[in-house]
Amino acid sequence: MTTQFGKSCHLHLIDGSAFIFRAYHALPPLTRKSDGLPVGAVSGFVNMLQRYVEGNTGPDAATHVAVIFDKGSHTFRNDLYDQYKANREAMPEDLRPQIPLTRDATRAFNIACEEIEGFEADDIIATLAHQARDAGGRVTILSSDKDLMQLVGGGVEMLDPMKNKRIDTDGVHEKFGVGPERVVDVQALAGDSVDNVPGAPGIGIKTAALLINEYGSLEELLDRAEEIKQPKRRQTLIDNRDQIELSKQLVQLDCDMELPFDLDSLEIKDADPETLMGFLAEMEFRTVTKRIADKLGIEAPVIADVAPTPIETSAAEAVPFDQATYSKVADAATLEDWIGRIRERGYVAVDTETTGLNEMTADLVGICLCVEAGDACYIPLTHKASASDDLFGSDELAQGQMGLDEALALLKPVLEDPSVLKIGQNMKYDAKIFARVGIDIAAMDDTMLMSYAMNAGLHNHGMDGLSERYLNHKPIEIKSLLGTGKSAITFDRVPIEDAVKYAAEDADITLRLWQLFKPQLHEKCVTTVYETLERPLVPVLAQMERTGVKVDRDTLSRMSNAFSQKMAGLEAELYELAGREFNVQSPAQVGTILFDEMALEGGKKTKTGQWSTPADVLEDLATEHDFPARILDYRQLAKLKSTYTDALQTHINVETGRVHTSYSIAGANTGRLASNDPNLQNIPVRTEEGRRIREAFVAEPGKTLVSLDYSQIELRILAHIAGIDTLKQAFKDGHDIHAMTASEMFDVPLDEMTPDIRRQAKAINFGVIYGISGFGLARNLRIPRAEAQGFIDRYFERFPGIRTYMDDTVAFAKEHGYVETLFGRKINTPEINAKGPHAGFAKRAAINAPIQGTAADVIRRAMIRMPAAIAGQPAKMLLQVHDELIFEVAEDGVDQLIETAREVMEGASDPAVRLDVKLAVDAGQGANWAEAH
DNA sequence: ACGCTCACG
DNA sequence: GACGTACGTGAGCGTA
Repeated sequence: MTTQFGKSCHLHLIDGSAFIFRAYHALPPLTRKSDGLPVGAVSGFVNMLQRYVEGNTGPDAATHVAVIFDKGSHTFRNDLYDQYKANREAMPEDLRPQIPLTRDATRAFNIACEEIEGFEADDIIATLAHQARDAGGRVTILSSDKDLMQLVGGGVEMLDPMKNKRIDTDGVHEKFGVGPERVVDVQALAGDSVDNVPGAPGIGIKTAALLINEYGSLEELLDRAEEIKQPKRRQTLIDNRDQIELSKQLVQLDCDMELPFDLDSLEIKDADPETLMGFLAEMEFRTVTKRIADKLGIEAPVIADVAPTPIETSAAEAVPFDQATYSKVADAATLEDWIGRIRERGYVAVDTETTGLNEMTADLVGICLCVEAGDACYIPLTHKASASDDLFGSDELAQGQMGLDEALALLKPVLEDPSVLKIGQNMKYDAKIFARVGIDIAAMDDTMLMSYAMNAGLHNHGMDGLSERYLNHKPIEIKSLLGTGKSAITFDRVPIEDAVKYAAEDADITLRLWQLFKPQLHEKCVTTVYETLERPLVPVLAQMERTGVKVDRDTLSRMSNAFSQKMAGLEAELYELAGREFNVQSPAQVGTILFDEMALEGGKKTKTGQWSTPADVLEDLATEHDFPARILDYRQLAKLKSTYTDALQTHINVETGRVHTSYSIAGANTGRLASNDPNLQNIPVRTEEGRRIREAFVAEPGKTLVSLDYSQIELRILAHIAGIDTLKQAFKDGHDIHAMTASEMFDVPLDEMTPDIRRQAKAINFGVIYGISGFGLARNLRIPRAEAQGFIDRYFERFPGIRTYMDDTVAFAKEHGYVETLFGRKINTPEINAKGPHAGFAKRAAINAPIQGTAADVIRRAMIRMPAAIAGQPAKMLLQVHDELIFEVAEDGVDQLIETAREVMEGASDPAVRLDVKLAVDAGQGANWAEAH
């Protein structure tokens, strides 16, 4: 039941951003006890809302209310003037994750919460104020922002909530020296250094008001500027007319927005106590929860009092490692006791022990838990009886273990409870193992990913290394339990007593690393990266990997046979050409034949003193001789057969009939994923023969493979970061970017472009991304080095922004020791100040990392959003190949999937980063990957 | 275990 | 002035 907004109604419009910043600065940096999430501003915000709700009584009480927020940083004003708000300082790192929580808080209070992409909160406020005023109602804007003063009058007032001071028409006069209707004129002249509105140089509010009052309006003033007596002031207004008019456009609020809601929907509603309490409890606000509960006359929910996360780095080291303190859990009562302690604490480090490294085939052997440094246990579950009296190993279970099902049934509720944080090292592995026994881990932190967010480029992020580096403790080596090579045993054959020490230690180390890393995330300003680009990817990848992709064994098998035959023929031919038999696959032997026996020119040796025979050298020789040409043919076939048609077959899972790769999240320093076991990111495509291997990657009957890939994403990002207008425009117009580059560089009109000139420009475009050098380009294009250098010089001349980008990036790296992506991912560059040949590598890597890394961030964001976006559609995301996502879709769902996935991918940078260049996504489909790509 | 070569973006 | 160079990966093979 809603009343029509009208005469007797009173609308309150709350400036949400102002509330947030006030709350942020007014409160100390509180963190949520259980996991260290910064919540100080949320707490202040909640208090302000509560005080507002409590105070909204009496004759001035609102009947309708909304909290209005800014959304995104790019608005129509940036399109008018790209420097608008350019001086704004970046949002503090610990405030960023709190922004969405303030929306949640508003909704929890059952107060309307509005934001619209591309507009500032002020525009929404302006539009609503006008609508309410026109409907005959009364409006109070709760804000002290002077930009909103233009709205005052005709029943619209402002209220500064801190000073509790009302601002009416007189108040505006006091501030601006003119009435509300002329405020924008004054602002247009005076400008605003905070928002970077230029205004007229040398004119402030006082002078502006004087002029406006004299001439009546800004337009009148500008038209009659010649009449101004003071010569300097006159000249300023004449010279800066455009800038002043632009300024007016910038400060003028949009009162005429199309809103997707109406005034009636803002009517005040009581909060739903359960929702509100739920939110407050989730935030772990004890005091305010109790206060509001008392007010509502209800019982306050119990908030588990978990121990605060130790902040002192010494805490992790204070307790010495002692394997004797680890205990074995072998009965339900003891396990229940542990679970009680976990619930009490609110977090637990978890590690699984299994029979292997492949999560799809390895079986769960035991689970370890740790709640406090030095306090860890191991729950053996499926250890086999001692192998010592049975040469082949017994299949009987060892004594002294509780039942697998019983243990899992007890653990499942706490592992799936989102209010209990599960801490792991490489949680994707454990999550997949648990998923296979029906447990869906909820709420987790990952020490490997924390290290990656902070230390990419400095070192690897494996547990043993992290332990030695940060805890000064060398863990028990798994080798000492399992042995190596052929005689290695699986973990289920390890005696339980030994397993307890090893396994519990892993959980202990993980917990201590977490205690150390958690507060460091904020100190190193990578909380947002960890929270938005690392952690949420874990469940997404786990699902993709478990789904796998169907690979047709017969297709591969047939190809293998065909390759074998061709190779046999080539082998005979090669023996003939060489005059003797030799190992065709040995570069050393091939080198001897080419450069010693055949005495060809151009051979180089590797650092180990062997002849070097890479493809490009052989290609040069192949123009004159058959032997190197046949070697190249042979090598291509051998590669395809051994790495692809043969090896892929061994990766087909017997249960699923599919291939399940595993993605390393923390492998590549730039933020890219890496695929392994098997690597599905390097399936051939560049040659026709290799491309056919993709025919073996198929959709299930009735389904279709769909591939969507970003078009030229790295060049688009380069154009944005380096601010290259010509490139930006070319992308906007949908031009062939390499042809355009060629045209610019070589002064060839586009309609006279030859493939060869375009090819050269393409090589230069890519070279730029890699940190171009004359040498590298010369080798790639096989042209003299001087000529290559000439191209590069020319390129920099035509696109000077790129030179600046490269120089600035290297300078930044030298100063800070890292470079950054647009999303704040930091890539450390410890070698950047090194002397000698290392320096060149480090420089080029530093130039490349922000570009490659930003592209990696973009597709990560798309992948993280994808499951929710395609929920309900008959589609599954299967693979990622750096700029490409592959889906398996029911045939009648293909069009919808493409539409949805494209939207997610093209909008992946929003709203965190507004790219000057739109992202474009190409789509393909087919029964197999060759057709879909 | 390491180097060489080559598959991908 | 010389030196050594495109960026980021993973895997299979030969050689030690």
